[in-house]
Amino acid sequence: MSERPYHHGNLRTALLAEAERTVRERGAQDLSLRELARAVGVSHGAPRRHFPDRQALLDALAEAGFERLGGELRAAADGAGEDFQPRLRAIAAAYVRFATRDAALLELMFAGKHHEQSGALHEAADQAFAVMLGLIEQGQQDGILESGEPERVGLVLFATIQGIAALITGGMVQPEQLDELVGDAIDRFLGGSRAALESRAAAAAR
Amino acid sequence: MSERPYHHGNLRTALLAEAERTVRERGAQDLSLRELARAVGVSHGAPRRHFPDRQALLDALAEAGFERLGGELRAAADGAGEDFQPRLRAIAAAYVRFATRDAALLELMFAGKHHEQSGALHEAADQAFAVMLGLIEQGQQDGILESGEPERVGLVLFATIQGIAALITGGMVQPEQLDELVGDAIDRFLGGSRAALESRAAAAAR
DNA sequence: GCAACAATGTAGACTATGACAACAATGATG
DNA sequence: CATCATTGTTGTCATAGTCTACATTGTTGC
Repeated sequence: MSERPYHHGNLRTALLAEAERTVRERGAQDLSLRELARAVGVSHGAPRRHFPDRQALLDALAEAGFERLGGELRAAADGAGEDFQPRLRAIAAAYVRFATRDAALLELMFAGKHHEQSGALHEAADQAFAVMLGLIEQGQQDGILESGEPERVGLVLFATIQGIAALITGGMVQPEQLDELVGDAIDRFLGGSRAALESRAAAAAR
Repeated sequence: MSERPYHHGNLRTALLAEAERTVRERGAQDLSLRELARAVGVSHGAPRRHFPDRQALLDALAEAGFERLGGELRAAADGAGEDFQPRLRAIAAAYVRFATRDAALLELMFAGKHHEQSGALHEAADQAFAVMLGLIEQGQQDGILESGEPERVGLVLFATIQGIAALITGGMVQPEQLDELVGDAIDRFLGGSRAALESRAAAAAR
């Protein structure tokens, strides 16, 4: 009967894995500590040793989510060569892919940043966004994006990507339109930058 | 002691009002039917007569939210004169204002569209978005936006606005940056449209 | 080795919630 | 005014989160 020893061995990891599964399939609201414990085969009080309360588990989930997101964004960037535009499109696609596949998790990640940062969570989030910021800086150095604080320039782009993901998970757009929409958004973003650059150049030449 | 008669009179309305308050202050997760009943002064079973289950209450809240959102968008549009750009900026500002003031409610409204539409909910949502679509059509007639299905042209704009709201409610941007960010986004949107129009015009002249 | 201690898991209790059913009071209708 | 539908009330049940007391196992210093 493959009796489990008294100590599970890596309960924390097992709980997080099972929790992530549940969140993906049924949302964060349906996540029950007791059900989780049953699924992993421990008593209902065991999770408490690793997560003081339900919120602590959710925070840990969010942190793991940021780490995974950061990894996927980095992988997308690395796999797209050196040029700015392909990198931009690859990263945007990777973000939207994550956001649509793990919509509930992303929601959790955003919600977690709302109340106090647990430090580690904030750290993980920054790591993930560092990829975006690096991309913006490259665009500026290449002269494709106007200069200024990368945060400010990048925020609009990020907001757009995030908004597209929200439209999909909200059911207002069919997933088939995803690529087209992201493409449109990026073209428009670059077009807007080009317009900004040209008007700036025109002013300088005057 | 101002004894309430056996029948409340307008329990449904009272419950919705109190629920909206709670959602705004503490989020939808903290919304408890029993607590709601206590706050309104009825027994814990009473709400069931008006909302079969918790989700039904949430759906009704979402529907009311769409109606209010639609009203605020229309009011913003009407108060901004006839020209396209001021109307665009006014509507965007109104949307972001709603989205930040009632973040939890908006989340509910989006989540509700995920599972089956309750008909009335869908109706209310369409009414709200009709304002956006009308705006896009005006922009196209004025030659400021490229032609095409209003939905497709407007979606990127809507996604951006929605994304900015998400950044704010997610705590990744300070509320003070809101106006600046929305302004940036609109300038960029219009710039992108101008670029699209010009390249189209150039192609036509060739 | 082993005794003390920390870490981890178990079992039971308590309170709150959502959902349901049986019953009571009121309002509407013929 | 008798009947029926509407709307509230009360009690019950299963489940959840949290807390406390206790049991088992791992670790560490002697």
